[in-house]
Amino acid sequence: MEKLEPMELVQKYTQLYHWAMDQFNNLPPSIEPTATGHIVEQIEMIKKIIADGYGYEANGSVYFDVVKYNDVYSKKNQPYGILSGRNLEEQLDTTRELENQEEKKNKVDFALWKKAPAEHIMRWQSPWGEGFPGWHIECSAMATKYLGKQFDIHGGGMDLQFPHHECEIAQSTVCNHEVPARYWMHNNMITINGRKMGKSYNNVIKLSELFSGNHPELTQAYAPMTVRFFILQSQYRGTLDFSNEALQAAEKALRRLMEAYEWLKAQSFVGEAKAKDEALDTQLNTWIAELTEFMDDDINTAKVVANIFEIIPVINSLKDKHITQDAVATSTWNHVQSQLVVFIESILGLKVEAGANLEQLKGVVELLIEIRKESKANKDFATSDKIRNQLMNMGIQLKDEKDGSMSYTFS
RNA sequence: GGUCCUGUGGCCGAGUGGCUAGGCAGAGCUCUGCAAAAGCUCCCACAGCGGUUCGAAUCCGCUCGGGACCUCCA
Repeated sequence: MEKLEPMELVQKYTQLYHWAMDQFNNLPPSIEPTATGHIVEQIEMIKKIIADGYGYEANGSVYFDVVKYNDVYSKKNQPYGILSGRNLEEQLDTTRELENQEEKKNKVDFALWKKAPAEHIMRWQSPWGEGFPGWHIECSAMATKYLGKQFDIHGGGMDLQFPHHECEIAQSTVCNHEVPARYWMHNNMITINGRKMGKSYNNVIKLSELFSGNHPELTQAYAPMTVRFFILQSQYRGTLDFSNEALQAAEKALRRLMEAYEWLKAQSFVGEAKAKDEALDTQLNTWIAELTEFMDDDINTAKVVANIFEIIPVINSLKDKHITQDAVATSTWNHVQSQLVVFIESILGLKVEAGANLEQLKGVVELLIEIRKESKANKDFATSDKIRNQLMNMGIQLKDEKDGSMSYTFS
């Protein structure tokens, strides 16, 4: 382990986490409470649980009486294990032997407060002596303080469903007399080439390695937005498999999406034109309306992305003049434009990746484009091809547009 | 060992009883000095074996893969 003070360690990984979230264009939360900052609230909660008869002290530690809770709350249709579909009778037989079990009334009971052994660094005073909180009570205490006795959505990884979230439900229900969360959103795990990420498989990839491409499993670097888009292409409750092939596919798809989107966003549609192609007009409105439906369907971002890809060929057809603007009503174009801004930027959280020294680089590319135009005008294709091919090798792709202009993309 | 989840075309990934998901790759065409990009078209899959049903990727059973969890990491 690293030789750092405990809170120094916390600081270090908190900063790393903030960096990663920022890379992914995640909005920062309005509050990020810490367990160590809420010892008092946790102790108060434990006191209430004891007072209500669901907690008991044993040798300086406090445990939650799961069997009693299950007996009482099963009658209210809220048995212990309701989230993960487990029943307590099976648990009682299969739980493996662990140390200090003899302090508990039942093996399934979990700790609310633990007596600190002499060597334990983190320790606080409590009515039960020096110790530290059990591992589930912090979430219940902080959620109650900042979100109230009952709140709408509780998130977390699938791996936390049992026992962590089950214990939270039990504690909070006893303490607050209300079920804490109305909805639970458990996101599933990510696998690498079909295998879970784990030290034993030697396939752990850090985000910094993913973004730099500096890892044996990776054939190239992947931009944060590529990874974000890749994740959005699946529904969050399913497992997601990382592979170079899959990430490269996502990278290309995202580029196509963002190019069409950026073009559309820059257009201004005016006039009172009625749709010449009513079928297309209706279809566009349907696709846009469905975006909201799909988000309402348990955040089905995969379907949202699929619908956006239905719209992209229409945008590109307008761009390349395969269709004319009056094929669709002006109001529809404006609706598509404004809704895509909302869904792509605000809801999916996608943004154009900005490179360093972009302005200078753009200037250079503009200059080369000018030279290339001149050489093309002189039928000097050797020079024009040289410019295009050399730029391509550097990852800058030139495209001849229909109207004679040239555009470019960085990859 | 137990509980739960899962197995979709070359790759990723939606979809829970009948209707084209979508992306990437691949093939053809259009456009184009060439190329790329873009547009159009094609590629009709649901682990295997039984069963239910007029009809199943979707429901049930079994088999074989993959995964998560099984109380003091949170």
